[in-house]
Amino acid sequence: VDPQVWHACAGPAAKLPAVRSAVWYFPQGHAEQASSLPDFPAGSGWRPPFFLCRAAAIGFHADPETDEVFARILLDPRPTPPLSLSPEPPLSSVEGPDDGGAMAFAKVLTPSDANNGGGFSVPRFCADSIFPPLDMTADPPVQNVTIRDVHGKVWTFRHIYRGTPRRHLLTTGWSKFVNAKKLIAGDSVVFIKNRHGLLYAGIRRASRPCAGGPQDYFRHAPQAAP
Amino acid sequence: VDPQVWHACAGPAAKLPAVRSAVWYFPQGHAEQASSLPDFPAGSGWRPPFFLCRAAAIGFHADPETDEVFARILLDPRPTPPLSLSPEPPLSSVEGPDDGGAMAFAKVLTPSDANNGGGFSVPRFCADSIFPPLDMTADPPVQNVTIRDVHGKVWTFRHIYRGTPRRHLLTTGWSKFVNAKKLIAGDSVVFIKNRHGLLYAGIRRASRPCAGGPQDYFRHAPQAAP
DNA sequence: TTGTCGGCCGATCGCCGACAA
DNA sequence: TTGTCGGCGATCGGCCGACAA
Repeated sequence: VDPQVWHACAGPAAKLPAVRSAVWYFPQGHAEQASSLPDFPAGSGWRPPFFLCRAAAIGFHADPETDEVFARILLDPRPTPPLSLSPEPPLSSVEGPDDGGAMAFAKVLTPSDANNGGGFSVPRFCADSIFPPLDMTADPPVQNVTIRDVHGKVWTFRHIYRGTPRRHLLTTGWSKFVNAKKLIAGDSVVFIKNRHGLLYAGIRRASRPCAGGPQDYFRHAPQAAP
Repeated sequence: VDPQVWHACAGPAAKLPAVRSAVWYFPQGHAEQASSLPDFPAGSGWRPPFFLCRAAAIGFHADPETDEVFARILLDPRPTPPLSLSPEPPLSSVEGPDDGGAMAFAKVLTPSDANNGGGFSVPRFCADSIFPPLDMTADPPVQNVTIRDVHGKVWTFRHIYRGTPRRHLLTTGWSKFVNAKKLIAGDSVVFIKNRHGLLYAGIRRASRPCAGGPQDYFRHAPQAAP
């Protein structure tokens, strides 16, 4: 997956270590989230709860089923220095030095976007800054836009500017996309225009509450009045 | 899976050894068809190309995805006797000693059964000998029949006797069954009434030609004139 | 007896402007 | 600016008898 598209899908909260930077690896934390763990050489009984490593390489991937993006970080163990309490150097996040006119826009799907009538309300800023411009002399202004998902699969949508008052909509093609990606209200769609003007669409699933997770403790707690 | 239902689905060509009978096991033949092989104890280099075994137990199964039936035979190795050229004793096939009024009927799906309008033409013999009798005084005679698949899941079909000339049809419920089982023209459906009068439906997939299989050698061979 | 066809009716899909937040 | 609603036209699924193999 193209790193620029990957970052747009993952969102601004997802920070990755720079390649060749130093990171701490906590096997316990890894085990709590992952289903598989690397093989540790057997033998010595006690192992320290964390290792100093170097991020040797980062791979950008997307689940072929759900389109969810994830990164695979190859770790290179380093000798652990004597422990000091000095603060860790901050991890610099990877940012492309030059966007070259690339743009991304994310929208949380409303019930109308996800369920009803098969249409998608395009926020004006998204239509203006990402989609190709419409011929506003036509009535109504309409075009087909060609968008790739993270796997490179091409989807085409009918983009129309209509209604009173006027608004941008995606109509034909949208419901097929929603069904294929199993999107529901609350999920997000990310539209990306890369530096060559190519359009991409990524998705960001709403965090489905997970039974037993910490949020369960607060589900029934009183809320502050608005 | 009930052995009687299993045999009706597998068809008369599928013969199984009787439990506790002697069988020859050919690992090479097994390897050519199966993706996994039993673990042989490592060590000795040469092994004979076949073993004498005893069929210790037979399990009747059905693929939860495709409904295709298969048998799992537990083999018990026996000491191989000195090879003689006397013919093997014929393997007796397992047949229930008493059908107790059980019946089975298989039909190859026509294009109309599989594709069009969601209906299934029930051959008269099948309707007469397997389905519950219709009230022929009604106009048209109609009933709902309740049928289980090999996993025990219940399906209901509308069974009607109508048209000119009159014929038996399954209408409502049939297309859902076709879609769920991914049936296409050429596949077979087996209707089974067991000794208690319960109805079952099994499926037998048409043999899809398999690339590289022996039939490829004959695909383009000249055919005899009819 | 039963496979296929065209007709037809009802359900659903999906595009639309109206309207209000 | 944009979320939701009801209307409505097109499409599709599916039940039907006619007819022929």
